Amino acid sequence: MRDNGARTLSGELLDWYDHNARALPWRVGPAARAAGVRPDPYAVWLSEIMLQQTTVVAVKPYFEAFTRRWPTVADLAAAEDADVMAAWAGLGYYARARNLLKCARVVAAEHGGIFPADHAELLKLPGIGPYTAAAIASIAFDIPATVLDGNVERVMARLHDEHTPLPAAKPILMDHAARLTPDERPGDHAQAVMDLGATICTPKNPACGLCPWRTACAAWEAGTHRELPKKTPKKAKPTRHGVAYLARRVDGAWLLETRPESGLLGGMLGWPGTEWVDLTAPLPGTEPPIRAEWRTLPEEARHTFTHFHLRLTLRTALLPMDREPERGAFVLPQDFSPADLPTLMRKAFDLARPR
DNA sequence: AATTCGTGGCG
DNA sequence: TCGCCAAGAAT
Repeated sequence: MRDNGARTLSGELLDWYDHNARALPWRVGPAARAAGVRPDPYAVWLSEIMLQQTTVVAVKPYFEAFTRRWPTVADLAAAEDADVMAAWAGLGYYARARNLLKCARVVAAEHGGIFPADHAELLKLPGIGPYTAAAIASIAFDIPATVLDGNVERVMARLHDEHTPLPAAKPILMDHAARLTPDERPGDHAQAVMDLGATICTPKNPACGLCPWRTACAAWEAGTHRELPKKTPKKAKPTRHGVAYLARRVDGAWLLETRPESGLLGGMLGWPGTEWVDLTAPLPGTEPPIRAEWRTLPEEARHTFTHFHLRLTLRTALLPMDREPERGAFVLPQDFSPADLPTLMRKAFDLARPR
């Protein structure tokens, strides 16, 4: 059970949130929520998926575009796969988009288009893990559930001066966070802890002077807040290389292919090319996707993914009309927007397109 | 349990 | 230039 100290802490945080909540497009602020306005579970779900490992600034335009184009989960469930992947292009972690569509179709087909107001049921849905299930349950339905994201981990590590490095510390931090979760206003509480982490208890230069939990903060007392949370060191990123083929037909059509559903950039549009292998290995010898006079660009496309750097050699060709590709398909100019490409492929396009 | 999955901004 | 970081999930 929760003790009086915990209730006081949550109460002080909610008081702070009432005056300092960030205004976000998907959020029902504390005043409106108190007046009885309920969040749209679809908006909460969509925003939470987009916000996974992604900044608020990056998400905003995508959230606006998705909700304008697909106002309800039923609309999204009825969308074409390629349209959703293209709309997600640039946001990264493309498995989220594939699972987003799967989830929308499960909700539409098996739940009557209504998100289940149940933590365990939410957890069964594609793309919804422990954090997102708790976030939807609390924020959309005011079910007491504990969110543990990067913000909450940092806040809890400092509040309790926890020096166990992440990710090993997660169960400990979850325990601390759960003890603070109130029965009243659990949705506002969840958003309040995350706002506190995002605006006050920041990774660098935390604004402790403005923190409603300063007097309770063990790391502040110990002077260790700047070095928390501890993290286990990460591995260095290796560099890989490969070749991509950018073919333009005389009518302006580009030769593109949809990448396999699984793996890096899965389900996204891209330029045909080789595998990407470690820089210490020779360039793989994949046949070009179509017979042509290929020339190699002087500049390679460089891009960094989560766990490796990539140097992509670009080869271009101009093709006549009557030649069939062995891989991919031609996309006519009126059907092609570089904004539909993941960032690496868009970089390659920017280097290879005619000037 | 450890890896695999993007991207852009910032110091 | 480079590592860190952002409302994690799936395998």
